[in-house]
Amino acid sequence: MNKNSTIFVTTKFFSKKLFQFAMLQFKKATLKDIAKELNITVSAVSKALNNHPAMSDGTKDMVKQTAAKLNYQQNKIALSLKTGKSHIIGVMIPSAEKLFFGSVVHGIEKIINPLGYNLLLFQTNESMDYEIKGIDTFLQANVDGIIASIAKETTHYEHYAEIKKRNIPLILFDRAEESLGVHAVTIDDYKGGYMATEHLIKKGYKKIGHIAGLQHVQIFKDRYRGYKDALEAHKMAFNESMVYYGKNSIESGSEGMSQLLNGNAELDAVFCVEDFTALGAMQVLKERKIKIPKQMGVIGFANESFGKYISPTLTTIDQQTINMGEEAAKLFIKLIDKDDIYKSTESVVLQPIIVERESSSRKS
Amino acid sequence: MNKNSTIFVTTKFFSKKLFQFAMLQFKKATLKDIAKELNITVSAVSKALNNHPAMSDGTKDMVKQTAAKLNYQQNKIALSLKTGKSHIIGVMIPSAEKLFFGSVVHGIEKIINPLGYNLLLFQTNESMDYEIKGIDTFLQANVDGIIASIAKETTHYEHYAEIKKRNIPLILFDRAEESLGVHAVTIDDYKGGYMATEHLIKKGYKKIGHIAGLQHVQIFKDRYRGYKDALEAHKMAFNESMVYYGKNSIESGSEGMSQLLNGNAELDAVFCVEDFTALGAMQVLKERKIKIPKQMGVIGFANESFGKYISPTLTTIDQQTINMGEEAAKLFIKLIDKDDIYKSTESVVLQPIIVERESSSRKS
DNA sequence: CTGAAAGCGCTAACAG
DNA sequence: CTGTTAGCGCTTTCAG
Repeated sequence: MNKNSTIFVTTKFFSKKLFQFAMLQFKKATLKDIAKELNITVSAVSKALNNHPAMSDGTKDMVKQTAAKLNYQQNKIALSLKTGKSHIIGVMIPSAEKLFFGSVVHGIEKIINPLGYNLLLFQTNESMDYEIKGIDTFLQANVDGIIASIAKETTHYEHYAEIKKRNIPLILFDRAEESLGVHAVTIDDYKGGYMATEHLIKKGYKKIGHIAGLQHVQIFKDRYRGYKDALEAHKMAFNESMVYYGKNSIESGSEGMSQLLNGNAELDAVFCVEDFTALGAMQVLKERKIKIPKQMGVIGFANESFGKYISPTLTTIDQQTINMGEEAAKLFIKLIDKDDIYKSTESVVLQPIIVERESSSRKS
Repeated sequence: MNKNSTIFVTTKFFSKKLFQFAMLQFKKATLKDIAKELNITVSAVSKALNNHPAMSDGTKDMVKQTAAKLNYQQNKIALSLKTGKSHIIGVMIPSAEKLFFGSVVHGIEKIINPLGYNLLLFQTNESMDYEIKGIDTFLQANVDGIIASIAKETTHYEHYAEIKKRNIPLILFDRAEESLGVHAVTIDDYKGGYMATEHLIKKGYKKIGHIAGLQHVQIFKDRYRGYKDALEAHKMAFNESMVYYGKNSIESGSEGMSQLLNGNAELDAVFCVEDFTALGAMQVLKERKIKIPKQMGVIGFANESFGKYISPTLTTIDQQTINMGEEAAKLFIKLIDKDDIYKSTESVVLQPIIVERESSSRKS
C-alpha cells in the first residue's frame, strides 16, 4: 500500500439466510437451467438458441424468452473447449507506454472486434524472458492467433518457432524477423531512412549525421542503411565519425548529439533513429544555443504525439501505426481458416510517410 | 488493403502424404496422450503432474519426463471449465492512445502477472455502447475480475451493476461512480484542483481562470470544485466569466483560451482540466504573443509525457498512474477469494502530486 | 421436430 | 499408490 493514499471501507450486513439466498443469484444460468425450466432437454435448448433449422419456431421463442428471463449468457469457455476455438487473439507488445503500440492495438481491435474476436494482451517490457512467458500463456489459453512485435533484447527465436510448429497464425508487426518464415506487417525502414536523409539533403543541409539505434535490431540497421545509401546516391560526404551508435533512448540521443558535436564531424543536420532520440538531441542543441533548424536540422522517426507540440516542431517519418494494426488483423482473418498456415507466408510492407515540420526547414 | 503497401507471398510445397503427417504434429499433447504412452490412466497423469502427495516419485518422474518429451502444456480452457476460474482479468480502458491508461495497465500487469493472472483488454473509445459490449465479452469469457475506467459518454450504469450482481470483483479506477457501490482506486481530484489553483496563487498570480472539463464526469466536476474552493479560501476574485466549460480536447483548450481572452476576465493565469487542454490553450497564447509564464501562468492535469518536452515545460498534477494500476490489482487480489465481494467495499484514494515546471513560474 | 448420448481436457472424490 | 467415475457447459451426430 502506498503511503500517499487513503482507504475507506464501508460494510453492509447480511443475515445468514439472506446471504444463502443471495449466493444462488450469483450462479449464472446454464442451458441446463433453462431446459429444466421448460421441461425439455439441453440439446433442444442449444439448438433453439443457435437457430437450428430443425426446430419449431414455437420452442425457439419459448427458449429465447426464458433465456432472457434467466439472464442467460453463453459460456465461451465451454464453447472453446468444445470447438477448439477461443476467439481470442494474443497480442504481445514491448511496451504499452508508447503511443506507437497503443495505436497498433487500436488498429487491430477495429478490425477484429466486429468479428467477435478479442485481445489478450501481454507486455514484454522489451525482455526476452517475458516474451517467452507471454507465448506460453497464449498457447495455454488456446489463442486462435498471435500478433507480436519482437522485444529489443530478444536474441533467439525458438519460442516463436514453437507457435509456428503448432500451426497457429503468428503475425509479426514492426519488428519482424525474416529467418522465422512467418507472416509480417512492417514498414519499409530502409526506405524510411533513405527518405529522411534525402529530405534533409533537399532542404540544403550539407553534412548529415546519424544517431543510430541498436544494430542487432533489424529495423534500426535498415534505417541506417537507408541513410548511408541516400548520402551515397547524392554524393554527399560520409565517414564513420558522423555516426553515433546509440540505444534508442532519450538519454542516448543527448549523449549522441554531444559526442557528434564534440567530434570533428562539423555536422549541419542529424537524422535520429527515433523521435525520442531526436528529443534528447534537441535538448543538447538548445543547451548549447545551437539554433534548430538554422544551424542544425533535425529529423526523427516514429511520429510520436509530442512531435507536433515541442518547439521547434519535429519533422519525422510516420509509420502508419493504425494501418499496421489493421493489416495485421486482416492477415490474421485471412489465415485463420487455413489448413496449413505456413504453406505460404505473406508480408505486408507499408510505406513510410514523411511528416514535414519546422525542425528541418532551413530555408524558412 | 492499403494503397501504400506491398505484399510478398512465398509458397512452399507439400506432398499430400507429408502434409497429413505434418497435421498430426499440430495437435497438441493432452493428458490422454501421455497416459496412453505410459499405459496408465489419465487421472494418474494428472495427479503426477500436480505433485499429488499420493503418487510415487517413480511415476511422477516418468510422467513428467514423457510430458516434456511430448511437449505437453496444460490446457487452461479445460481447467477453467472445470474449476470455474479463468485466471483472466478483464481490463477496460477508454483509449490505449493515452499514456495514462498505458501506465495503469502496466501497473496492473506488474502485480498480477507474477501471480499467474492475465489481462483481457478492451477499449471503449469513450463510448457506452462499446462499454456494454466489453462487459458482455468479459462475462462470457468468465473473467475472474474486472478493472475498468468509465467512458466519458457513459450516462447510466446498469451494465456495471450486472457485474456486481454476479459477485464478480469490479474495481473502477480513475473515473469511478460512487452510487454503484463498488471498489475503486482514484486520485483525489478535488484536492488536485485545489492544489493546482493554490500553486498558482502562491506563485503570485492574481486572477486565475479555469478551462473546465465535461461536467457530467465526476472527476472533472471535482477538479472544478477544488479550484473554486481554493480561490475562496484565499479570498481571490471569482466570477463565472473566468470559467470556460469545455470538452477536454486540445481544440477545446484553444477555444476556451480564446473565449477567456476575448471576454473581460483579465486573467493572468489559467488552470486547465487536462494537459491536452493546456496544450491547446498554450497554442493560442503563443499565437497571440502572450508570454508564458510572465503574462499568463498555465497549469495542466495528468502529467502526460509531452509536458516536459514542450516549451515552456508544463506544470501539472501527477496522478500516480502506475501506482493506480498496482493498487487496483492489489484490490483485486484481496477480493478474489471472498464469498461476498460487495459485503463491504473499499476505496483507495491516491494523493495527487504537483509537478512544478516552467509554465507557472512567474517569478523566475 | 425433439431426445439421447458422446465427448472436448481436465480434476477430484471414492474405491480398490 | 493407482484406477474408476462423474462432471464442468456446450455442441452435434444419430435415432426416434
